[in-house]
Amino acid sequence: MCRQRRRRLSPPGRWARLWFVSSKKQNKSLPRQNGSEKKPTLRFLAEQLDLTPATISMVVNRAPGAKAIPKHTQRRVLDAAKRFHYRPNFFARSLLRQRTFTIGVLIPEISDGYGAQVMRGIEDHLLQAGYFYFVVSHHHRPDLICEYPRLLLDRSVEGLIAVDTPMEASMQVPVVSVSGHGRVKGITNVVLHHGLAAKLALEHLATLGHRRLAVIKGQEFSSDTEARWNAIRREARRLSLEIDHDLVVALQGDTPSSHLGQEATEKLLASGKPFTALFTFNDLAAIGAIRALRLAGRSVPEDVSVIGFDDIPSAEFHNPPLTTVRQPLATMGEMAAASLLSCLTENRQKRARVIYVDPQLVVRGTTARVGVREIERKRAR
Amino acid sequence: MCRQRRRRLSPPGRWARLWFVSSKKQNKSLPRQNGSEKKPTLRFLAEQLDLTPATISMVVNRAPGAKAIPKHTQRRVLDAAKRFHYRPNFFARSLLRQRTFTIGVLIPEISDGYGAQVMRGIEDHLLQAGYFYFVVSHHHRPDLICEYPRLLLDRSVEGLIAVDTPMEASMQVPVVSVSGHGRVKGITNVVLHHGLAAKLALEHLATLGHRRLAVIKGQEFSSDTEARWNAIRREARRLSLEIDHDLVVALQGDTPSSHLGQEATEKLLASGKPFTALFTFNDLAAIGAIRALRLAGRSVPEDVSVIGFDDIPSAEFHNPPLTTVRQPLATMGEMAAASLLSCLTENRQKRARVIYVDPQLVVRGTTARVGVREIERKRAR
DNA sequence: GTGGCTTACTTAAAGCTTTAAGTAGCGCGA
DNA sequence: TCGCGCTACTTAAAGCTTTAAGTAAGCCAC
Repeated sequence: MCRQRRRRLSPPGRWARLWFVSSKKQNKSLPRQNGSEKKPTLRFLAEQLDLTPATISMVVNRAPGAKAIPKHTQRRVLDAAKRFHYRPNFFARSLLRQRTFTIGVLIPEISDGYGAQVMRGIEDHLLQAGYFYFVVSHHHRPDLICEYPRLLLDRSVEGLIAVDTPMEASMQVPVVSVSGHGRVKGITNVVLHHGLAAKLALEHLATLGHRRLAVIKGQEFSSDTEARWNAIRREARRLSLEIDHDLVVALQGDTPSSHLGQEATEKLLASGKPFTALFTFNDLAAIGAIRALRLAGRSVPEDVSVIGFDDIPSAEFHNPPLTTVRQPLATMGEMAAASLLSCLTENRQKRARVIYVDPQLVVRGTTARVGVREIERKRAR
Repeated sequence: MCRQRRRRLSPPGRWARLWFVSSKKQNKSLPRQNGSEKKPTLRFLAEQLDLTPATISMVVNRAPGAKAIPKHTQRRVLDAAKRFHYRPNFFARSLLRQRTFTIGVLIPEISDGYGAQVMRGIEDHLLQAGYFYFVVSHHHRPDLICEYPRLLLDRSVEGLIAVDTPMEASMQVPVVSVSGHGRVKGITNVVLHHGLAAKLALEHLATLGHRRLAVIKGQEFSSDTEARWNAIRREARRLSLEIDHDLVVALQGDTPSSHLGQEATEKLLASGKPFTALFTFNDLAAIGAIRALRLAGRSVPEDVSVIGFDDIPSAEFHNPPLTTVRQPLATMGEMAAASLLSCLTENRQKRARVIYVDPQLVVRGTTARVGVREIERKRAR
C-alpha cells in the first residue's frame, strides 16, 4: 500500500486519508488531561506531512539516506519539526543504538571539599563530551556500595567512575577509580603519587628542623589511608624522623568534618608524648587539629607545625593559611573521565592501568622552624 | 500458532522447535566481540524456557496477571532470571510506561559549599524515593542556562530543580526553584525568609552597640542578592543603623571564592569611611573579608565585627569561628525535592507556591561589643 | 513497448518491555 | 455431546526510533 500514490491519483482517496489523519490527529495532539502537551513523535510529524516516520527520521538526522529526499520535502520536514518542537525520544533511540551516553559516579560524599573538587573535574569533561552522569553518594555504607552499582547498571550507564570507593572487578562496563582501593583487575585507577607526597611534606618538615612527628591517618575505609601511611613511614625512616607509636592516630567517624581532626588531636595530646610537627590525612582534619592545639594552649605554627593534605579551597583562607600537600583533585576527576571515555570509544579492550598524578607542596602559614624550646633541648644534648 | 501445544502433542515438533531455539540461542548468548556478555532479555529467557516474553514479564514483575501462572512455572522463571542475572531494560520500560524516575538539577556550581549542601539534601530525598538525577552546573553562563534545561528534557527528566538559577515559566515539566529569581508562574520556590535573616543579624549587631554598618552584597546574577539587600535596608532603617552609600559594595566575579570577599572589603576600606560591623553576602566572602581587614591592620572582632551568611561547614572551624546567619541548605534541597516529587505523584495541577524557610543566627567569634575607640567617640557626642 | 534507471519515498524489522484481550485444551456437568 | 468454566498460557499492540532493503511511478533509450 502506498498512500502517497493513492493520494496523487485519486482525490477521494486523499480525502478519505485526510479524514483518517485528522481523526487520528485528534487522538494524538490534543492536550492531555494532566495539562502538559504530549511531546510530538516522529509518527505524529509523519501524519501531519503525509509521509512515513522513516522519511522524517532520515531528514532530521541528516542520515545518508536523506540524500534521496528532494530539498523541498526536506524543508517541509524541517519546518514541521521546528514548528512542533520535535525532539527525538532519547529512550527509543538508546534502545536501538545501545548507547546511552550516561555515566555513573560513585562517591562517599558530594558535599565535602574533596568530593566536590573531584566532581568538578568529572563533570567538566563529561558534559563537554556530551555525556550526562548520575551521582550517588554512599556515605561508606556497605549496603549502598553494593547496591548502587547495580542500580546504575540497570539504568544502562556505559561506565562507572568510583571515587574513593572499593569496587569489585566484575562489572559489565568499564570502570575507572579515583584513589581506588588497590589494584583491581580490569579497573583503571587514577591515584596520587604517595611516595612523592610524603617526601615533599617530610622533607619540608625536616628542613625546618622538626624531628618528632605526629601523624593523623585516615579512616580504615578510605582507599588512600594505607598507601599514604606506608609512604610516610618509609620517608620518615629515610630522613630519620621519629614517629612514636603513640603519636599515630586514625580519624574516627563516617562524616567528613573538622571535628574528627580535633578529636584525633586531643588523643595525640593526651598521650603526653612531645611532638613539634603534625601531618594530617586531609585539610579538614588539619583545621580541626589546629583548633585542638590552640585550645590546649599550643600555638600554630610557633609550637607545632601542621601540614594538611588535599588543598581544599578553604585551606588558603584559613587563619593562619594552611600549609598542605595539594592533590590536583579536579584534574584527577578529569583524567578519570577522559580515561573512561577513551575506553568506551576506542578499542574497548584497553589494558587497565594505573595513572599516577603528582602532588605539590603548598607552603603557607602553619609550618615554621622548630620552636625555641626545642632548639634549646637539642643543644643540651 | 501455539508452540507449547505443538510441543506437548508431537515430540518431532518439539525437536524442531528445540533445534530452532538453540540455533537462535547461539546468536543471542554468545559473548560479543567487544568482550562483554550482552545482557539477557525477556525474549532470551522466554526462549530458554520455551515460554513467551509476556509470561516472563508477568512473573518477574509479580503482575496481577501472574496469578494465572502455576507456582512451579513461576519458580522455573524466577530461577532462570536469577541464573542469567536478568534485569529489565530500563529504557524499554520507560518508553512504555512514560515514566523515567529521573530528575534534572541545575546549579551554578556543585563544588562550592553552598551548592554542595543543597545537593546533599536533594540527593538524600531523591535517592530514597527511587529517583536518580542528572546535575549540571552552568557557572552562570547564559548559554548553558538556556541549553541545559533542553538537554535535560531531551533525556525525559520528569522534573527540574533549579538552584539559584533563573528559569522561564514554560517548561513542559514541573519545576521547583531553590532561592529562585522572583515569582515565576507555575514554579514552586523554596526561599529563605530574608526579612527574618536581616532582623536576626542586624538586631544582634545593634545589641552589641554597632551603628555604622558596611555591607557586601551578592553578585547581580544571584537570586538572593536583591531580596536580601532590600530586607537589610528595611531592617537597618527600623533599627536606625547607618549604612553609608560608600559602605555598600557588591561581590564581583563568577567563581565562588573568598578572594571576591577580600577584594570587596579592600574597596570598602579604600573608601575611608568608618564602620564597625560588616555583613557579607555569604560565608566565603566573610572569610575573605576577615583576611582583608587583618591585612589592613584591623582585628576581628575587636575592631570590626563580621557576620557571614549560609553557615557552610568551614564557618565553624574558621579562626575565629564565624558568626553567621544559617540557611538550612540541606533542608531546602530536601524540601525542593519533596515538593517536586509530590507534584509528580499527586494531582499534577498543584498550585505553584512559595515555601519559606527560617534562617537562624549562629553567634560565634567574629562579632563582639563595639570597640573602645568607638565607645569613646560615642560618649564624646 | 520493454528493459532499466532514477526519484522519492515506503516497508518491515529490530531494539525490549508491558498489558489487555484472546485461546487451546481439559474436565465436568447436563 | 454440547457447553461452560478453568488453567495456563499466548497474541498483538503499544511505546518511539533507526536502517537496510524494497518499490511504485515516471521517463528515457533502444
